[in-house]
Amino acid sequence: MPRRYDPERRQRIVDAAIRVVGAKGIAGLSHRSVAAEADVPLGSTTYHFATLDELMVAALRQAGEGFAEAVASRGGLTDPDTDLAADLAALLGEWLAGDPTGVELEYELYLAALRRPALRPVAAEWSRDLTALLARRTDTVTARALVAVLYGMCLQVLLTGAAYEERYARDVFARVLAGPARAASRGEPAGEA
Amino acid sequence: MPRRYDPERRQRIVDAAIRVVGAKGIAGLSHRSVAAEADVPLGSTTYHFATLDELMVAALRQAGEGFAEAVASRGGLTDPDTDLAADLAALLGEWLAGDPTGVELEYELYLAALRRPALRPVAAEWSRDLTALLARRTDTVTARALVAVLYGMCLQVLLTGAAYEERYARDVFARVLAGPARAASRGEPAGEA
Amino acid sequence: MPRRYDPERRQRIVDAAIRVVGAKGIAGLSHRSVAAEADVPLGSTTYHFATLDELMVAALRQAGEGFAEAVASRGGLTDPDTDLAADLAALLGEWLAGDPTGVELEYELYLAALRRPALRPVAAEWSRDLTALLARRTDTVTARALVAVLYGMCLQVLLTGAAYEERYARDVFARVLAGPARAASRGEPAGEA
Amino acid sequence: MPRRYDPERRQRIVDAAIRVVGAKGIAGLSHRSVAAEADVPLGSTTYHFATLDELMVAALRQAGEGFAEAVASRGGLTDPDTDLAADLAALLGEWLAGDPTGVELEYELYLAALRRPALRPVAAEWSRDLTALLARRTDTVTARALVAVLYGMCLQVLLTGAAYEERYARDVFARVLAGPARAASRGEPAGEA
DNA sequence: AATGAATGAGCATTCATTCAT
DNA sequence: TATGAATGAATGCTCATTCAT
Repeated sequence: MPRRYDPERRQRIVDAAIRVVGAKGIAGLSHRSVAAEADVPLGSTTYHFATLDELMVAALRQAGEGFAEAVASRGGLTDPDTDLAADLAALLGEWLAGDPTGVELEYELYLAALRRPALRPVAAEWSRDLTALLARRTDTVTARALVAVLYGMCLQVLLTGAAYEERYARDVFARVLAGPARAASRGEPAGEA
Repeated sequence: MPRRYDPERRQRIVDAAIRVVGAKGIAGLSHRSVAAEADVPLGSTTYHFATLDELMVAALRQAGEGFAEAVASRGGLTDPDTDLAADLAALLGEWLAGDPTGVELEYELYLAALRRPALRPVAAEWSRDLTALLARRTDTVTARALVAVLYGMCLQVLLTGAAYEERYARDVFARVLAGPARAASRGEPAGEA
Repeated sequence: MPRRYDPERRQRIVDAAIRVVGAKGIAGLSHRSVAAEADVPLGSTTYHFATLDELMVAALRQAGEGFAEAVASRGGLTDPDTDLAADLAALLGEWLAGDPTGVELEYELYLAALRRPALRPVAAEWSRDLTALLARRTDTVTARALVAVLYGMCLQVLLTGAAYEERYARDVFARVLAGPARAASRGEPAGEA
Repeated sequence: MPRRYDPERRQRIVDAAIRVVGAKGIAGLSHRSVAAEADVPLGSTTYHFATLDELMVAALRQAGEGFAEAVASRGGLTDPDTDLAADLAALLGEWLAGDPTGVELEYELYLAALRRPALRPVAAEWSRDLTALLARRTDTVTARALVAVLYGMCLQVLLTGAAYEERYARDVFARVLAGPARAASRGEPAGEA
């Protein structure tokens, strides 16, 4: 077996890892499965990423950059003259409508941080960046709330299999953006469904 | 080795499974680890739960019942004269302040449904029950939004390690309950946290 | 591949482990090498001995029993009317003259206890038993010294490759048995070589 | 990565190897572990020591020199007017009282020669030098016996965890130095320790 | 001369599952 | 009905060694 000169190998391993998580979930991520997917020898994966944690961190970081680009490319999020609630709802819709394995993949990697300390900093950074971006259109507290809503609705769609309704999402984002109602927190129904 | 008469064995296996997930995460759940934790023979776990999926369904169901009880025991949620936003914020605070492995455990089991079809019905049911409960105080759409916010904020706390701020949470719940502002969705800051 | 019913399997694995250590040294002992030598599936070795330490303890214990039998079968050691020094020298000579891999094997297992805590109790017991046996012919202190000399001379032969000289060994044992010379510890040569 | 000019590198690698053996045992010695401990590139260790055997020989030689110095620095061993038995007992006591990992390390390296032919000449030389030194105070046979006793008692202490008793050791050395008792080899107890 | 990259072999261990009892 | 024994597959990881630079 010839020793291949392959300067991109590290990157290709990360790409393969992401494809593996997309196809089989994090539980299916192993040095072996990645090596097979990337068509490199097993030893090559352990050489570039001594532990699976290292590989997962690289994969999560890369997946995060993908999402960040999607967000950045929606000019509306930073343009003060657009409807932020609508923009967020559209963004989420686009993301959820995209390659479903891609969505599950990124979300699964993100959620994996819950029990894998090595991933926490990357996941936290991801959340922080998005919050900071939204904070340019509103205040920090509201931005944080918007992110929470975004994640929560995403979870609902992915877990219950319910269809994503953009109008509903826009409405919820708008409520959060509207700020606290002065006298309406006793639970009265609050508008159109 | 005497055959033990142990009518509670099935239940004890489920309890052990929950402890194992709490201690080592779902990735650490195996017939063996559960058998050791429950102090029953290995064969006993495979006898009562032929596959790990079956065992995880039982564990998730049981964990969900625990949460449902916590919810139900907060009378406020169904009493039309209380401040629902405050009640929800308090509930979340109480849950997050409890045994941290318990919280992570339940959330991890819940999120596992993302990639394990067998768990989806249980997780969906969990979400549906909570929504239905809240719908008794507001409309269905708002209830669903409240649940999304609840999950999203929970995620933020667990993943970023940020401290839970009950006042902030109550404010966000209140905004969602208040309904859409007539003219405020252009992103203007919306008040204190 | 038929599941074999093999009630002696555990014993055969230990036997194989001893042969492996004899042939390749402790460094060559692995679940795999033992499984191959014993002609059992790999999983069978890990089933009966969950860790290599467990297997090594069993092997050391068995090797020790072999040596103990050799010692016990030399009636002279317990018969008060024989020449103990000569008996010990003969025993050592016999042992060293035997299957050389057997000698190295037992010694190597014994010495492995130096760095493997799990083996220490077994090795200590081995030494204690031999000391106790010899103490029946002399006092405890002398018995302990005899054992030290035995081990030390054994080491010399094995490590330097020097031939074993029974006469020399008997002489040294005799000196230890003779007890402290009243005035002879200034280093004067002490008799025939 | 700059090519470092590091004329002491070879020496530093040997030092690191000794530290590794001290910390993790011979089983933990690898090109990688040594490279990490010495803070040099992996390739550097294989460059200076093509095989692990070469590295172990260098380490054993160096460890032996350390012991030889300790011996030489005890003037008493060569001064014909001192109590040789007491000197040996004190030397052994000092050595055993020193850094325990150092003692285990040197002994482990020494014993490794049992199964590694490459180490045998170095170990044999070590033993020969000590014997030659002691032979200046007594005859060759007695010197060899003293060395055997020294090694044997050392082994007893290290393996059984028994405390070292200098008085006992001195007594045994004295017996060996005293030479064969004329009529005392029938096993009668031979005095207090 | 020196070294980063690479790789195939091997390791201890854990595992879900099967099957004879 | 339970369960101890058994087993083949897989895992993360370490390694000595080689080789292109």
